[in-house]
Amino acid sequence: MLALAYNAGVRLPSQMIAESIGANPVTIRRVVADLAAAGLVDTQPGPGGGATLTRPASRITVKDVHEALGEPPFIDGHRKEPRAHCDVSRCMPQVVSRLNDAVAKKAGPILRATTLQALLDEEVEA
Amino acid sequence: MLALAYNAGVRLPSQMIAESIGANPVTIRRVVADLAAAGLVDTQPGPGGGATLTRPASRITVKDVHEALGEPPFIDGHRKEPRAHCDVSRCMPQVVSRLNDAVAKKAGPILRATTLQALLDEEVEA
DNA sequence: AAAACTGTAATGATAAAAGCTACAAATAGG
DNA sequence: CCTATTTGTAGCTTTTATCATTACAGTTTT
Repeated sequence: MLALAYNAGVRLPSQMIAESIGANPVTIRRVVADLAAAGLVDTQPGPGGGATLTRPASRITVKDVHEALGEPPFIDGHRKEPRAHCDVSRCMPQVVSRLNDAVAKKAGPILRATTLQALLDEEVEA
Repeated sequence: MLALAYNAGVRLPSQMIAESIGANPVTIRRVVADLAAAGLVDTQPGPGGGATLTRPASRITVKDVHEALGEPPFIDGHRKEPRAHCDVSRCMPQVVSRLNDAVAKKAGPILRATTLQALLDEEVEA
């Protein structure tokens, strides 16, 4: 997203993004597809095609991106199934979930207040 | 830690913790060793040995545990080395680090206000 | 002295993430 | 209309991180 913000107005093909960040074009397309489904980017096939932001970087927040990617947790436990016979183990998913919700609630305003443009201005080129 | 809090006053061997949560005793010992190094638990070898909290669960916070485990990040980027020739890619570690710091700053008070005892009371047995 | 622990190292297994190959569908431009 | 470019997606392989396993020296209790 910062790459797209940096190159506002230009359609970037997955190939170009992939090269500049050292990833695979398919991986890029997979992520971009999620972002497009959330309405943050617009993609177009064919020559001169690629991805571009649907609105200015000053009106896209990190929260928008976080949501578009399915809100991955800030805190997570181990993946194993809890053991039903253990009172503590059995409740761990709820404990972790509650903690994550609490953190997410506090993090939300920060992520919502941070725009891609702000990140570009503060961190890139500076 | 919740298992130890639940069994306050009793020394739990790694074998017992491992069985009840479906993990390996060695994995438990590794984590417990970190917690012991941070002064949160006390371990003892030999028969009747094991781990126990060094102070009441009401005076151990989730923040204590988070710190003991090396403050794993709330937000992290991909592991690849940034590409030096790309302005955006090059700055990604800083961008991610800043975001994480901001979230950590807001999450800190919550984690500090949440004691193991509170988690036991609210989530376990309820 | 024997048994029950911890701590830690070395190695093996497993699962999640990312990469790779391939191809149908869309689009632009000659 | 034909070719080249690009997305979207499926299927498979490779890589990487995590956890499990085995092994053993050191400590403590009985």
